[in-house]
Amino acid sequence: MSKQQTPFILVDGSSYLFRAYHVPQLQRMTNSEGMMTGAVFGVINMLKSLIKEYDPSHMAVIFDAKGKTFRNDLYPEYKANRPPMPEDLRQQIKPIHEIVKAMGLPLLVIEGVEADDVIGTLAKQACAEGRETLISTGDKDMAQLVSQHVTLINTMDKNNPITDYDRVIEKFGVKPEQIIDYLALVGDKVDNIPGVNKCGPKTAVKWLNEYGSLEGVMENADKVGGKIGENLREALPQLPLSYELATIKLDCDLEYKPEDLTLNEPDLVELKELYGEMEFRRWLTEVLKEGGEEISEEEDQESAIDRSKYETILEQKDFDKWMEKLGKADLFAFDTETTSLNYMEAQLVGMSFALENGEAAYLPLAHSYMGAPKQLDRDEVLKTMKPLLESDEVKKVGQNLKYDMSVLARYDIKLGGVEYDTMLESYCLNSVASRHDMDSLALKHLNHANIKFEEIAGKGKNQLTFDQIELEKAAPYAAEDADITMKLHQKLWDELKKEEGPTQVFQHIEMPLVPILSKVERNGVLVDGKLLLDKSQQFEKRLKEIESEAFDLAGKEFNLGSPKQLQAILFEELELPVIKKTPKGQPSTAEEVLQELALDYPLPKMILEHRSLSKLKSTYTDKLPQMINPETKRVHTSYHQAIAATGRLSSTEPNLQNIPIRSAEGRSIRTAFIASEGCKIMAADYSQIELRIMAHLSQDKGLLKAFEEGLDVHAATAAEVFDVALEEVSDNQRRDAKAINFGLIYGMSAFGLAKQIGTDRNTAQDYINTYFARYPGVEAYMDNTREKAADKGYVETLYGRRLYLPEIHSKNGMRRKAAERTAINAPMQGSAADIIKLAMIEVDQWLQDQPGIKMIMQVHDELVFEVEEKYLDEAKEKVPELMAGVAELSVPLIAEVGVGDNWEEAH
DNA sequence: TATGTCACG
DNA sequence: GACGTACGTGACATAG
Repeated sequence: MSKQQTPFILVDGSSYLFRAYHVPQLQRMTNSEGMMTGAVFGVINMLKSLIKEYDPSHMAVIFDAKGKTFRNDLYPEYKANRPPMPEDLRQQIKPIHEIVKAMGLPLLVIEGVEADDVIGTLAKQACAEGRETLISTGDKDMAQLVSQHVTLINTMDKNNPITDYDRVIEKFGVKPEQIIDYLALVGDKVDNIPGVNKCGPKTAVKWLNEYGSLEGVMENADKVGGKIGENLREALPQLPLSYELATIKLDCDLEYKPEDLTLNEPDLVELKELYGEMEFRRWLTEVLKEGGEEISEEEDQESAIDRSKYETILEQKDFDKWMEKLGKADLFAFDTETTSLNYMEAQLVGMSFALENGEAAYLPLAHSYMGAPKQLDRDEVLKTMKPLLESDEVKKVGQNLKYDMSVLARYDIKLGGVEYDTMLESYCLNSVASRHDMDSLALKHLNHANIKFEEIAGKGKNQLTFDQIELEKAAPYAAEDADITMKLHQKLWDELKKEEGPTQVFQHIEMPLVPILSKVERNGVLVDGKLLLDKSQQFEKRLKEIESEAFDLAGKEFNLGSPKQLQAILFEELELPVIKKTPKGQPSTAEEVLQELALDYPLPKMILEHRSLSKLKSTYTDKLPQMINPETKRVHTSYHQAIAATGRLSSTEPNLQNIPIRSAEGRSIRTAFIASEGCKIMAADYSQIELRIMAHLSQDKGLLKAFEEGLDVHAATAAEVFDVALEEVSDNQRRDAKAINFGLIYGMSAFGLAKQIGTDRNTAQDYINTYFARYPGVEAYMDNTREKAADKGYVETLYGRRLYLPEIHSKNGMRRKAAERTAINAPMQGSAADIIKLAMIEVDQWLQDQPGIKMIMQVHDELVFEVEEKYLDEAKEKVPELMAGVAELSVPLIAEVGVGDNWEEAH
């Protein structure tokens, strides 16, 4: 007997297919082969949530079949206006069907009728058996099926998902029994069902309420006056056809009865395959977890991760054996386990190794939970391993080896032979793929869900540190990490070495940079915490003053830091004009808006000052002092090498790449970045590096000449665009020309330029036109770049770093335009990133013999050093020389250097 | 966790 | 004709 408490669910798959296809967020979903997967995701996601909510015993998922239906025989024009199904939607149908089947759900695709008819028939049968039926659909025509026992649910309608009998009346104004009459009168443009001309929902409801049914309306047609009455009378002959077309068939000849439509056990192996193809990572993980054993039996033996082979090294003889193996290996995978993700605090707990033949082992050194087995002595082990770990001959591969290098450095081991890093292999292959962490890579490339740290350590504030984790759990986790790293490397390197440019970038830029970044991070920056905290107090005082003034103006107290409350005050209470809206449609309170309002009203100006001060306080003067390492008294950032799509570094905890400089108040924060006793801060930055790269890439004669002659390039641009002599360029003209130059680097639009320089877009367009007329080489270069991007699907930097542009062929004009701007920007921003990375490598080489000079920061086009005073002269000469010498461009590459007691002075 | 805002190159 | 638009990041506060 069937369970009566759960409803019989009929899912209108075709309706969801189209709706999911048109959801903007799903439209950007593709797998790495470029196949669109958004509709698959949308439909399956809907099914999953439906099952989760109702836990049905009986259910079916129904799709339209290909080909004509009986309605086409009734009326050849039926659905004749429908454009053919887009190819990228058609492709997604088969995977959906397969996933539905693999999920164990009955799938019905019946030829000659539509999905609606199958649903109607099954609903009627179920009804007759007294079953509660739930039809999941986004199609309003289904309202005709609603009764006391049949309800509609539209999971994509967040506000009103359920349509029951009363809701039909509320929504349509007529009863479910009248829906067909209603549809016949209104007609349907999309399905090409004729109705009464000019009769919309309002009129149809009015007539049906007056005359009860279509029949009633037709009988009383001559009573309806006006043009609409004429239309009705004109439509009379065809209304019965419309009625028939709009009627969902309730007597299809089906093989199945409702009670046959039971759910089967999901086929996890099949689901794994399908989710893998679609690259639905979360669901793939779920499936792998659910069916671990079942699936691993099916796994291809070669690529399978076999945890049973892992060894745990507790005895000296095992250690000796592994030392021999590692010493003989050309390459081994290596990973450290520690007590913290923070490289300055981490204590070494163990190490794991893996060989190319698949052998892997965990060497625990400092597990200290109750009952932990005796482990080899950490110091002894490190002493023995030091030559091996430092050897350049024995190559290592790791995942984010910078971290392991930093940890080992604190045990006086300088990891050598750092040859491959899987994170960077993945990044060089495709920097656009959002994540390069091991979990994602293992899933993507090995189809393997590795043991997650949270699974063995727990999460939240009770999370264990690695030394507290039992060896039984820690060893497979750790050994697996090394094993996976090796297998990932084998796969990724195989792919990477096929591509010359990315391989060059990997070998000559990214890998050599790893030890340097580790060193720069560990060097750290000396920060005067007291100076910052004093500033915090000054800021606090001023903030209080501003607040009380603002409360007076607003007439009440409110939180100046809350955009939402501010919105209410400005645009509701004070009724200031709304200038711009946020993406969600709220009136924006962004800086540019307040700037404009500040011209006419006092409050916005105060808000602006408040915002900028509280930003400075919370982000910099309050937080930076807390980031000072108590041991070194310095701030140690983390540079991330595999985040920015263009090849730049990024910096976190704290971000040292966005320390204020543009405003005087903000800039003063840099005075807290100081040098230790007897040292100075030296900052060296590339002058106009991106514009110089543009000159080089475009080979534009005018631009090359301007740089060749050492002109002020913004002034030179102004002279050309505004047609004045170089000496006559005004400050304003130079400022606008500078905006134009930046705009070029960003893939400028007239709109963007106009906004930037505060003019209208026609004027901005004139400037752009003039610029391109004066610098035709630049325009040609921009066009070429766009073309090349469209042709190859990627753009590249001077050194062969690639940036893929999956949206360059997007049918959505805005996305495509955005991809084109990225295409313009990426070669310049990315080449500049390559150049400064090369410079770091050169400078570091020189610094090997210069213990008095330390590299302490990188800020995209600037390198910062802490230099003992006696080496200052040497550093001032050599560093800019090395920086300028890394690239041979068609224009001079220039690095400028400044020195001071703090970072502010050094500029 | 998402959103809005703002700090930098 | 309307739409919505400069490129790349990270951190913070607020609010759900």
